[in-house]
Amino acid sequence: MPSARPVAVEQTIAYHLRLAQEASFAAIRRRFGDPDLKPGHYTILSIIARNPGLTQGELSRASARDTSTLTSTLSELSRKGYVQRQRSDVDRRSYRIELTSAGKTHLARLEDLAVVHDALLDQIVGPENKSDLISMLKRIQDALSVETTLQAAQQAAVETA
Amino acid sequence: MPSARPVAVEQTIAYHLRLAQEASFAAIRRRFGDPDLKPGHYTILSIIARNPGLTQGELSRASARDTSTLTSTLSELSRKGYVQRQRSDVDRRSYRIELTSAGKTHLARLEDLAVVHDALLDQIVGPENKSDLISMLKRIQDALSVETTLQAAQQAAVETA
DNA sequence: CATGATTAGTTTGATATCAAACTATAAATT
DNA sequence: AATTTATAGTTTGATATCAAACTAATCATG
Repeated sequence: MPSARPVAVEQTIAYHLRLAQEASFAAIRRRFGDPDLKPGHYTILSIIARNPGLTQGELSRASARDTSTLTSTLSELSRKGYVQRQRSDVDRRSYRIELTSAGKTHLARLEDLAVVHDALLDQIVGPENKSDLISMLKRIQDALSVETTLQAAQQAAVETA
Repeated sequence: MPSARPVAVEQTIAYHLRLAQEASFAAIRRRFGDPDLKPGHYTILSIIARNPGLTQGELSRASARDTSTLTSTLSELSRKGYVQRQRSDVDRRSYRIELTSAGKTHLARLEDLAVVHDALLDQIVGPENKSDLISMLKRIQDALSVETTLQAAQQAAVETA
């Protein structure tokens, strides 16, 4: 099998992806400062704002966060009065999630900070490179998620053999 | 202050950076499979292999992992016989860390798997794009770490005022 | 040399995350 | 209609990580 000589980790995409992401995340955490202003909440609140009434499963897929993570996060946001969850009439296992007006105000605060961070990243990378970068990052996501699907199918085939 | 209208999260570098990194990490975890084969150990063991006798502080900086994280990780690796730590003669607060021969064997197993993952990422991104991508990721790291340094300096200035 | 400041690594506590197992509900099958 | 299978969200437990506080050792200063 692969006896190719590994390149130094510093020459791999995986390593730099990790470091860049951690740097970005650390920077946004610093910028958000206040413990009530959580970066993780920004993505979630912003997705809810643009898709009022979505279910937790839909939110899970859109935010790439597991439903088990969202349970506690949404409980917290609900407790703080930023979101409300109502059982769906169509499917009594589901919630329909909406932002409250306090939630909209809170999101606006997060947005003010996120905009600065996003603009900084855009500037660092250069406007002429941004869409190339995003396109490569998307390719990584898409290809690795296809890989997941193929592996699951192979696993299922093995288990029925 | 910034009242610019925020773009959707799906159009930001930060979001895609997170998703791509999480996809890469999930893929490598799946590929490593065995609980003894931890992706995090690969980076650490590989840095030690190439820098025998380095200190934990040097390892912390090279791997971008906090020393508090390394304490438990190195204890585990030491318990398994993969590394050994010896107090430095030069500075009795420091360890000099080396791979054992069992550690080298273990690293070789990790390398076999990492090589496949790295090759897959290279292929997904395309050989013609790899160095551009790494260069952009490095730019993000460097710029955000300068930002940290500047913020710390400003904070120190504020505190002495 | 004594004292205060800094540093290497450790301990402790908090946080966010996911997988597995679970309960209630819905869909598919018999 | 009854039974089996699948699914939405929840609970539980494990994991990796960092920041703050800490101890012992080292460095800088007077």
